Amino acid sequence: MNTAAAAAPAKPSFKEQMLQARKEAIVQTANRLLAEKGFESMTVDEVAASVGIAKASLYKHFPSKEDLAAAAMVRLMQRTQDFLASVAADQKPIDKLRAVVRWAMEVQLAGEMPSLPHQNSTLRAALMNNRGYLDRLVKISDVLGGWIQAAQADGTLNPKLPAIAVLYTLFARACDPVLGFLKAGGLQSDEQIVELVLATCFDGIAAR
Amino acid sequence: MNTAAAAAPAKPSFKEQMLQARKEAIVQTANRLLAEKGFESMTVDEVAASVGIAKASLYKHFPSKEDLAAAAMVRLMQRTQDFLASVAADQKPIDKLRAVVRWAMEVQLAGEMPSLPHQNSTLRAALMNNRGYLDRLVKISDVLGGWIQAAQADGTLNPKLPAIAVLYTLFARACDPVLGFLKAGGLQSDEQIVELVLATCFDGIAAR
DNA sequence: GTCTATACTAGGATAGAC
DNA sequence: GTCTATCCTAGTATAGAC
Repeated sequence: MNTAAAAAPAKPSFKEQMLQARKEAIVQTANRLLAEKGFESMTVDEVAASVGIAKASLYKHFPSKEDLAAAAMVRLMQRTQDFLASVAADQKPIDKLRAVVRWAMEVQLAGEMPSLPHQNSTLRAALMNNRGYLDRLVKISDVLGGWIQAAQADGTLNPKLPAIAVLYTLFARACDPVLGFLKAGGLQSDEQIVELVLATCFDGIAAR
Repeated sequence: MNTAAAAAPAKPSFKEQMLQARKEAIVQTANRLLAEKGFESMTVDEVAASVGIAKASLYKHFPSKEDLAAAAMVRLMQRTQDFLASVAADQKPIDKLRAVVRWAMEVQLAGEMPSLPHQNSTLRAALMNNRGYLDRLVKISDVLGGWIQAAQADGTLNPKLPAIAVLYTLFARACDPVLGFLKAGGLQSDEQIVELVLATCFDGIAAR
């Protein structure tokens, strides 16, 4: 039989905490650079320099550039799950969906939303083999799918649309280039941009 | 005074026609690969091989990879202008807008829509210095802007939305990842996908 | 203007000392 | 686990013959 120490998660030593903190700093930096320039244009040198460590040190934490980027994507999925869990349960389903989309757009405007890997990217292959990523993505989709169906059932969301199409449409707001275009225009505040795109997403651009 | 031959566009010789045809084939191939994998992942070797010429020959036509990609983007702008000119003038403004978005999505589903260059991409810098690209982009924006204002004036398009936001929203449909997601799902035909996304764009996902 | 062959460099990854 | 120094492939671009 195992000892209690083996069964319970061991209290992380100071050294281990430092290690984890560094790792988190690396992933966070990679995440920012992924958002800024995409996977192909981001260089490992750049990530290492931005964190303030040598490239070889970074490779002690992550075996490849793909793994590093995948870790950033997993972190994003985790943040998303955390946000989903924090959404007030007493809201109408459609308002939960609005809250999620609003949050995702805020993340993008903050420069923390990695753009989707291209179809052919080596990153996509890595992600499709990453259990931690896929599991989280499925769970997120399940939660959102439930809200979508509930919103269609209560008549606030168009019931004629396939739920999967709605799900993809919501996901797509996270990397909507319109946000960046409007921000570059400089005519609206970040908050106004978010509300504008949120409105076009849910209500469309045609008059009501 | 100039001779008539100098003033009028010279009749292209057979050789020149062949040259232009080859150049067009190169640009077309580049366009397809840009759509498929993006600027960074596309290699000049690949373009040359796909056209069936040596890389050095390609560099006789285009001084750099950026110039090649820019030529593909100019070609896309030209195709867009040609389509705009072909839109029936007797339609309601909002239907003209629908027609353009529908066309752009069809181009994307056909694998002929290059994805937007990333903020930091060397391609973006090249495009911002490319008069042929910028001029066409401005003219396209002017035409669409006119239709948008007309549609807002006749009450079919939401007049509360800034015209520029509507313009960007329409542009964004050309590279909407939802099309690819739905196509990968395989549940709808290309035509159904187009009509679905078109509906969510104009009417939103909320019930009406 | 097309080819073959090659120069040059950026960038991913590793060796080996501490 | 961190560093410096290095390897090595991939990929842009060019030289030079025809």
